[in-house]
Amino acid sequence: MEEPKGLKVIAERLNLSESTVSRALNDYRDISARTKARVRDVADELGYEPNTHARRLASGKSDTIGYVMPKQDGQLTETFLGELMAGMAKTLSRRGWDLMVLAPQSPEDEVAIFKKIARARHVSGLIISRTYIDDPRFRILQDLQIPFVSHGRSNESANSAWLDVDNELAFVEMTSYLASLGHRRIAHIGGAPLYNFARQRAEGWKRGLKDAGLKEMAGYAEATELSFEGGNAAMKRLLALDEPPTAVCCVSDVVAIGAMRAIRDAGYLPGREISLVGYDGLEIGSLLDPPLTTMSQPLQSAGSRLAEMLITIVEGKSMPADNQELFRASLVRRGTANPPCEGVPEGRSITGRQSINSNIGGFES
Amino acid sequence: MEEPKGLKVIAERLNLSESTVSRALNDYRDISARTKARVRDVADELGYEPNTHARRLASGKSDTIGYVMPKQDGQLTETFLGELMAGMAKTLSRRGWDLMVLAPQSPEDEVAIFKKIARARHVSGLIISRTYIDDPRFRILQDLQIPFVSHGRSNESANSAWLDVDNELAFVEMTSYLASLGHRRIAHIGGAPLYNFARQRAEGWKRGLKDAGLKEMAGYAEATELSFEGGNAAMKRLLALDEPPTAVCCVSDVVAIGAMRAIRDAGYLPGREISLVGYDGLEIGSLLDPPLTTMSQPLQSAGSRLAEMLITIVEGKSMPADNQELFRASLVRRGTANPPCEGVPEGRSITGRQSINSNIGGFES
DNA sequence: GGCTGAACCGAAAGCGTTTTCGGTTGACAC
DNA sequence: GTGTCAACCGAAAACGCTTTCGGTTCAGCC
Repeated sequence: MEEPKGLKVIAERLNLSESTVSRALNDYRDISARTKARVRDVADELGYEPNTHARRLASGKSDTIGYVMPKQDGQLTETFLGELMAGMAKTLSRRGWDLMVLAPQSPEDEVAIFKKIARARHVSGLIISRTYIDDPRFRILQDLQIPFVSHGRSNESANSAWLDVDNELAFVEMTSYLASLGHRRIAHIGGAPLYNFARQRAEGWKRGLKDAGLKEMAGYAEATELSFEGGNAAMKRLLALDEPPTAVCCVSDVVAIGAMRAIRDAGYLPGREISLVGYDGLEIGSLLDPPLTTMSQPLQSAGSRLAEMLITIVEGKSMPADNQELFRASLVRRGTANPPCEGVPEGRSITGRQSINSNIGGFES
Repeated sequence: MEEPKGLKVIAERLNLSESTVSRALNDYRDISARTKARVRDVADELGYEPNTHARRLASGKSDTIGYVMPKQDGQLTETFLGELMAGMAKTLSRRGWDLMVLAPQSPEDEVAIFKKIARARHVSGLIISRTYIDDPRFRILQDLQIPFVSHGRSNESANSAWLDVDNELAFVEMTSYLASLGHRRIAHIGGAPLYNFARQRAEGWKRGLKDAGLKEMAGYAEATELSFEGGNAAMKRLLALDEPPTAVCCVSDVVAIGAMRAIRDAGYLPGREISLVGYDGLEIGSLLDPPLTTMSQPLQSAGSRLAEMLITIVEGKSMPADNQELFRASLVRRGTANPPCEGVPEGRSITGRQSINSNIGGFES
């Protein structure tokens, strides 16, 4: 069954030249409609599929874009990846493009990969994520002339293409929402200011306070690492203040979950004595007790849009700077944000009370 | 700066032929060591990188494998993907191979993708996951002569390559562990028997019971969908039995978390009146209260190994049937599995008692 | 001095497309 | 009848590499 494939067979079958067949299949307009139809029929019948490599070599296009995976921080942010990549892959394949995954081991490795791509050109564009405030990758990619879109902005992204969530707005809304519930002492547990999104979210919180006519109280701006322990520790510090907050805006769901624990351990109930709101919209948040109120961002559509933007740029149909889009996060009301209750804690009087819910733990924490 | 790249320049520079340069770079043995060194020097100096498409066209190899994403069930099982794919991408790139992501929209779409690959051959092997007990993809891929490795076994996988976790053993261990803690009434919340892993886990549980000299009590074998609600509902049914279990083996962490909720809602504390163990080793489980005891499986190394297996198969260095590996899951002791307490619930007498921890919920559940 | 065989290297034929550049028709107008 | 212009299609040159097949050289040997 070694059936020779290729344009040749179908050309011979129709007494046409290979070039005509090729142009017919690619819908050139100097081929008559009748010929096109005949060609297509035979092609279908034979189950013809063009050789990708030959096509790409001849055309000089690769029809492939790469997604640079964020360095594994050992976080569970990977929830992210599945949806995002599915979004990309779907819209890409709809246009006959391929998605390639790049998993650099280190920043140096990442640059090496970029350089290789710049020369081999087997990938015609990149999508990067997890952007820093000062992110060297932007300049590197521009210097190497590799088309790219970033998922997230940066100080360096003024002239490049990006898609981001309006982090600041999200946190303005989050803060306003808490204020509208009656909270007046609203704190923030943020992330390392290295990340651009962390800065944006912190600024959103500040603006939200201002909009609500509230002032930022001393010690209310926490910054911590994006982990359960980080949120836990930060919340402990907040609880130890003379005037602890009655509501907290958390930079991520994971941090919020850590904070919930600290609240519990201090003898309060999240959403009762102290409200809090997370960010990310993780499914898991809804399984908590009480379920975590959060802001969720669209991921599938973001992936899809990122892919679309990159394609138009690669094809030269638009300039990078014309592809800058801000998505909007939306509030998911669940159980941890409520009006402040009467017995608002004042100072540290109650701290340390034993929580009924604490881990009865047999083995480890 | 339109520097013409390619073998040609470096050949001219050395007064060699292109073919010699090519063979030198590819380490053919009919090229003298001295020539090879000279060629490599110039190549480095020029920053030469071979054109991927030309190479692949000429050699007939694609050096690319595809990972077929599981259909999005809207679950948070995506935690999976990030690590698994990172593992694959890393070992692949170490060998100069590429990883392509395929995201079929439907089973039909999946088959269409397979067929296209079979003809275009731009992907020389596939990794599939989420295998069913009777999974048609095995036969289809074999018929199409596409090399592949499955992450998970199936009834059809006897002659194909796979890598799986020993689900049965994991559940034997899980059950034995609970028995060793003193539990005698151990139930199982399983998944739809459509999935191969669900069946294996259920059988592991049964074998574990037998090993411990325990019998399977009526109504103790629950099957449900792999979701929070599924686990919740199943646990409710178990609690409504005349003799509810004192311990439960759950098919997944998500299901276990749902079950925890049901336990709480019934007025008990997970890990006290009723122990339970999940499966997957999700990070998030450690953030719960109490933290979820679970079985975790290695993912990065699985991805890496899957890639290695597929490469040897594609290169014809080994037969599919010789590539079958069983990984082992390991118990992660956290807080939800403890010896049965004295006040073991008997019957439904206490059901419905209001939990102190229940959602104080303002808005939605 | 001729023969043998390594050891090296070059010429050239692909690999399966795309794409440019002409060339051949036939219709239509002048 | 000549010229013009579309409308179609074929020839052939890329694209940049791999790989087969010889061909040359030179040491070593009889």
